[in-house]
Amino acid sequence: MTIMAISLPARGRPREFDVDAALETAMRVFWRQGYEATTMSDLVEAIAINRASLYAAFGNKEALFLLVLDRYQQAFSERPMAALTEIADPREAIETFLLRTAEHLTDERLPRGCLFSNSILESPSGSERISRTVAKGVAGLEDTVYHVFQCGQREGQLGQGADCRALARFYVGVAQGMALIAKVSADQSAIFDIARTSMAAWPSRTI
Amino acid sequence: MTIMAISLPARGRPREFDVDAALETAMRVFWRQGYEATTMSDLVEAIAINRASLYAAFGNKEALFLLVLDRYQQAFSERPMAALTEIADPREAIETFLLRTAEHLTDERLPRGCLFSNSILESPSGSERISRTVAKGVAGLEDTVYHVFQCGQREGQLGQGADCRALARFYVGVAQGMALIAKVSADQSAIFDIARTSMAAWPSRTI
DNA sequence: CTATTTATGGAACGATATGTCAATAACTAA
DNA sequence: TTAGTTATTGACATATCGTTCCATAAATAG
Repeated sequence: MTIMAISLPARGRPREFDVDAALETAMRVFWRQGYEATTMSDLVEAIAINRASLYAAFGNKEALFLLVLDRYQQAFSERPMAALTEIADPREAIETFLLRTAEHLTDERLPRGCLFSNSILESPSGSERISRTVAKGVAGLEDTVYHVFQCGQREGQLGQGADCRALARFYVGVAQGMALIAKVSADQSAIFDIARTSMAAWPSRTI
Repeated sequence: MTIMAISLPARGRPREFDVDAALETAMRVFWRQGYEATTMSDLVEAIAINRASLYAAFGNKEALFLLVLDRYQQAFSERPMAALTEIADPREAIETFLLRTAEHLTDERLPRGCLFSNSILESPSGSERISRTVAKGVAGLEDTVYHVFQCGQREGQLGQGADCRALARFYVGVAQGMALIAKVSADQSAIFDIARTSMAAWPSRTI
């Protein structure tokens, strides 16, 4: 679909709205209100297009949300995740990941919280595909974090006694906790406090 | 209301269902499905009473949910919170709080996650009163945890350099992260891993 | 030009949501 | 018994949900 967007066949009547801008708008509405609480009427109004045009362009609500999840992941989760894959030192990798996550969560230009974390709690009531996509995102994050610890341990930056799985679960849990607090509290310093304080749990190299 | 429940005026036709049992059932349904996703028809079916009886007994959906929140707080948040107020040693208090929270979150007899944490993410779409009640619950928890650190610092179990506010925010964030992970993952050991690992962030007494 | 294809606009669909009504039943007080 | 009060019952009102239909508009292909 993204590949097709480059070519311009332009057969039939051309669209009068920008699909990319519409997706961006839809993402913000879903992000702020949640999947269930967002109605197609909300989206129609926010994007300022006709109802049928929205369906013609994106299929239905579920398909649109899956596109939005994909867009969110590409636009916002890439930068924090890059810290985990590109920074060699594990401690610096995790710390940078947490700080970038905190920056994202406290960005006042964006809706509160993390779209994926927000979606976790309404998973059972939403569609099965959405549940799986969200769960896969969280599981993927844990795997990436685990990999950081495992590599660090293999290369000697972490002690052999360190529990890589527990550490990965912990830092993913911290990130989720930050996302939840960001949703309930407007205080930016609270999010950074959590990120910074969690680094004190870094395992010593005594073992 | 709870006081009135003891007296038995019994004027007019007596109720044919147990109000307390109905509230318990409603709590479980809300807990499992969330506020928005739970319909009054779901509750009517689960409690097995007539629709109008439900409205006559509890008012409307919002009022019922507020009662459910109150019930949840009394029934489940008391035990973890008691660790914070009753255990003198701050480290043992926090650790016990986290472990009791982990036990609660992984209790297979109960719905997944924490009702309050679950409600945080759908707050904006729910009623204003529900949002305030949930936010007040989280803020109250942070205050209680903060008090533990402040007392510990005053009495010398914590160094003067410890940032009590940041520590309180961190451990509340950890608890919220645990609640979110408990919702997405069925693995009980993940929750306890987070609780245990977070205790490694306990401040040293060097300062 | 005509035929074809795609987008738009507005109305409408069926399903389901919360909340209510009027009739009836079951109790107490006098 | 009679009056007053409250609970139950099933149907119903009203609104809104996601989704679709159809006539029309605007483009290309031949």
